[in-house]
Order: sequence, then structure tokens, then C-alpha cells
Amino acid sequence: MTGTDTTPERAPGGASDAALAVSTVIFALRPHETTGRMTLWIPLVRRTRDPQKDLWALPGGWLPVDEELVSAAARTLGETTGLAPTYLEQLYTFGELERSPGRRVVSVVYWAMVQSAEAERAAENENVRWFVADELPLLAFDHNRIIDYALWRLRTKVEYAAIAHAFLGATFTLAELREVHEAVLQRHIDPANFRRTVEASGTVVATGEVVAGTRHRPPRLYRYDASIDLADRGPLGPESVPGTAASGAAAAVSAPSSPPSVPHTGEQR
Amino acid sequence: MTGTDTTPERAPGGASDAALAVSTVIFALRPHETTGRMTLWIPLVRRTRDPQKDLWALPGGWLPVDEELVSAAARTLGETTGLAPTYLEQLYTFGELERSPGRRVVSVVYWAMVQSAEAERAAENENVRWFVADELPLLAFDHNRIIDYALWRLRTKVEYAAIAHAFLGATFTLAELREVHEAVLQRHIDPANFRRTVEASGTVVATGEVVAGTRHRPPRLYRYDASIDLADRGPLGPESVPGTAASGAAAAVSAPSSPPSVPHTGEQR
DNA sequence: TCAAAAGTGTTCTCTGTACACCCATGA
DNA sequence: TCATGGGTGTACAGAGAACACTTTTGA
Repeated sequence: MTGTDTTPERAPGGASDAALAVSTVIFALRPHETTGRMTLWIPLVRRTRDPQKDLWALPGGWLPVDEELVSAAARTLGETTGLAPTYLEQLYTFGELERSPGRRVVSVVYWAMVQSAEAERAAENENVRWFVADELPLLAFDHNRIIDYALWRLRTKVEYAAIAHAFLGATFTLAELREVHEAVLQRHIDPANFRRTVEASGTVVATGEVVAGTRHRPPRLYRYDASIDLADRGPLGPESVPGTAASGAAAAVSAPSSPPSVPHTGEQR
Repeated sequence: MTGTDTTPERAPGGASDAALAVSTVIFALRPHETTGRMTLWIPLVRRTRDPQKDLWALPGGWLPVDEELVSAAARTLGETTGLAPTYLEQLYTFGELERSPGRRVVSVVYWAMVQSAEAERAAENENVRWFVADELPLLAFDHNRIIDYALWRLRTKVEYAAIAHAFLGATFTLAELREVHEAVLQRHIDPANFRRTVEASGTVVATGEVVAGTRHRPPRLYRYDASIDLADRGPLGPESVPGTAASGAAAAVSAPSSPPSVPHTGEQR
């Protein structure tokens, strides 16, 4: 009765169709420039062409016909920051008629996390700059709204899923992991309760090593349990990103797949 | 440095670009044909053209350049079932290179709920048929996987968000609302505890009327509190669907917008 | 020996669950 | 009066928050 996916009365393929773009909201944790507290930062690129020229915008580009969505997100992310994401997930697809003046643009938006340590030595030049996530200027198109949504997604997901480690290296102390949670959620977390909660979740494994050199009791080092990690991503299974070898930790990229018939923990929402 | 959204080195607009489609997973509750228990049903359309001809598929179509994504979803939904959705939300965008043979197709997929009562008198013919959601045949393209993900989304969201009422009419008893939860979650729910949980959430308001004619104590009728409803959808605000006047209840369509700076309840995840 | 953070123990509150029990109606 | 589901009361278990307290290091 009605045309279904890929069987229309009228086949698309002209200049009158909507243009498909991919953009990514990239998060990293770095100290705030004035307060010194750990804060969420986002790299943006300056627009050098005309719709909205000179405004800051999310990194992205048109989708090549022969490239996966997630690959396009990872590629443009790498071209901007010179880094590989440790986490990459589709956020939402924005396609309002008037979001880009003059032309219908549908943007599949991803959000990503990169490691704090590596973000320090990230490329920054005339056309690429890092901004504090909560102190953004007026951006191009609807990118302020997109980032607001990505921020909400990051903050709510950190509360129930074990993804905070994506900001850290391969091993970390529980104090470092707690600092990530506190920076993302913008509130104090009790160290004692945080320790018990994380240990009870089973998402983290002690390496047996400790960090020496502190002027207090040496903290233990932990590593992420990758086998648990998959279950924590809920219905999302791993997906490889061709041509995106992560520098350091392996990139954890998620996309929807068949949900487990029986929930593993009670964690996925 | 790199082309950003809508400012590429190469502007798209040829037949070599990916085609943009919109599809919808539609849910309704109807009694199971053999067991008689309330079950999730999904309407599918038979493919009449060649990629995957004669297989059943999700209703949808190509995105017109001058139509909103959500409107395209609502329109194709109406063309299939003859009904208006009481809930409509974007699910995910699927764009794998080989998901459709011969052509690169990117599908923005929505999921919807329609009222059970109206679904009973929904159009069903040679090319449109309702299926039990958990007993699907092999479908066209990756539609089995898409429906699995939509099912997971519906079930997890019913657990924390007040959306079950979308399967019901304007007023309903708590037993009816509980029956929706039980059918969706596929498990028994204690009536006493369910009542207290729902009443405490404040998402429902007693109309003062009761249902007579039962051979037991007459149950009270409730109505949804629309003002609370918005907060329950988390970061998602209402969005109008032009040309989709709902037959009966107003359509609740959600799309992402700025998240509230302070979470209303603890409900949105 | 002292400061500081790591790590442990204890208590309290809140939420969800199980289940006993009473209420109001039609047959 | 009885069967049936509507509706209320209560007690128990687990999760999370608050906070006192002990441990281990470097200075």
C-alpha cells in the first residue's frame, strides 16, 4: 500500500534531497582555567565558509557514500583532535527543516570521550579550540542545543553505566575514577560509599599494584573488566571502527544490536 | 582544518550519495491469538518491489526534502494503520554499508505506540498484517534487529518513564494500566504495590468516576496528568506533528531539547 | 608525630517486594 | 452468601547516604 524502506514510488537521488552529515560532540576532562577544578571540555572548529561563517561548530562533515556512520564520526574526530576516542556512541539525528539556512541538512550526531591525559597534548590552532562545556559562546546552527543534549546524555549515563573510565588510562585509582564522576556530575561523592559501590558492581579489577610517591597511604591501581563492560552498555554491542586504531586504549564503540534476552545485571536502562 | 557540518570541500547532492529513509516500529497491545493474554503486536507491510520482494518490512519511505523527520514517521504510520500514534520517539539511525543490497540507505527509525482499542479496527489487507512482536518471521533487510532494539527500548523505558498510558484511552483503571505493564514486561506485578507506586509518582489523577457493571467492587477511573508527563520524558520536549491530528487522544511526540538544569524527579535516565 | 588521603565499619533512611487482610459489588 | 477483584496495612530486605574510625604513607 505504501512504499517501504528502499521501495519508493519515487527513487531519491537528486540535488533536491536532504544532505546527510555526521557530527560529533567530543568530551574530555581538563582542569578549569580559573578554578583549577576538573571540568568537561569540548573541542570546536571555526567555520570558514558561509552559512554561519566564523562561528564555532561541532566537528563533522558530509557522509561519504562508502563510509560507515560511526567511521565517519571517528574520522572527523581524529582529524580535529588528532586523538582516537575511547568511547563513541550515536546520540541522535537532527533534521529540522530550518536548522541550516538555505539547505535541508540531516545530521547524525555522535558523542565521544577521549582520555584526559592525551587531550592535554591535543592540537589547538586558529580554527580548533577547546571550550568549557558549560561556558559555550553562541554556536553555529543548532549546535548549542545538540551539546546540551549530549551533556545531559553523558551525565545521566555516567550515573548508571560504567563508562567514566573512558576518560582515564588503562589503570587508575578509585580516587581518579571518583574525580571523573564528581567532575561530570558536578557534585561531591562520598569516597567510602563510592568505593563500595564500584567494587560491588564488579566492573573494576584490582591490578595488585599501588601508586607510590604520594604523601599519604598509597592507593591501589585498578583496571577495567572488559567482559563486564559489554553488559554494562545494555543493548549495545561492540562495533569495530575500521582505520581508527586507538592510541593507547582500545576504542569502545557501541551501536544497537539485539538486546540480551535476560538482563545481565539491573544496570542497563 | 576540516570541513564541518554543511561546509564541505565537496558539496553533496548527486546520485552517488546515500539515500535517506524513515521507518517506524509501531506497537499496539492486543490479545494473543492462542493464549488470549495481552501481547505486543507490530504492523508490517509486504514488500512489492525488488530488493527483498515479498518479505515483510517496517512501514516507512524516503524522506521528502520538505518534510520533518517526525512528520514523515507519523505520516507513513498513518498510511499503514490508518491510526494516529499516541506516542512517537526517535529510536536510532541505521546506516551500515550493506544493510540494503545494491544501494546505500540510511534509515532514521522511530518507534510508536497506538491505542489498543483503535488498533482492533485497524486496516489489515493483503499487504499489511499485524504480527506478535516476539514471534516474527524473517523480515527484510535488518528489520529483525531493529525491532529487537525497539522492543528493548520500549521495555526498559516502561520501567522508569510514565508512557504505558499511550496504549490506553483518555481514562483507565489502574488494573488496565497494570495489565499494560505486565504485557510489556512479561511478568506479574503486585496490584497493591503497583497502585502505590503509580499514585506516589503523581503522574496519574483520579477522575472521581468509577466503572460500574463489574461483578466486584467498582474500580476508579484515572486520567493522565499532562503537566507531569512532560517532565517524565526526561530531556525530551514536546514537538508538534503538522498534519497529524490524532483521532481521539492528542499525539505525544518527543524530540530532544535542552535538558532541565535540575532533574525534576529521579526518573529520567 | 602529624597531615592527608586510603580504606573499613556502622547506622539510618528510603524504596521495592511480599503478603495478610478488609471492602464493595453482581450473581 | 459467596466469589472476585478493588483497595489498605504492614513487615522485611536491599541499596544508598552520612559519618565515625582505623591504616599507611611522606614530610
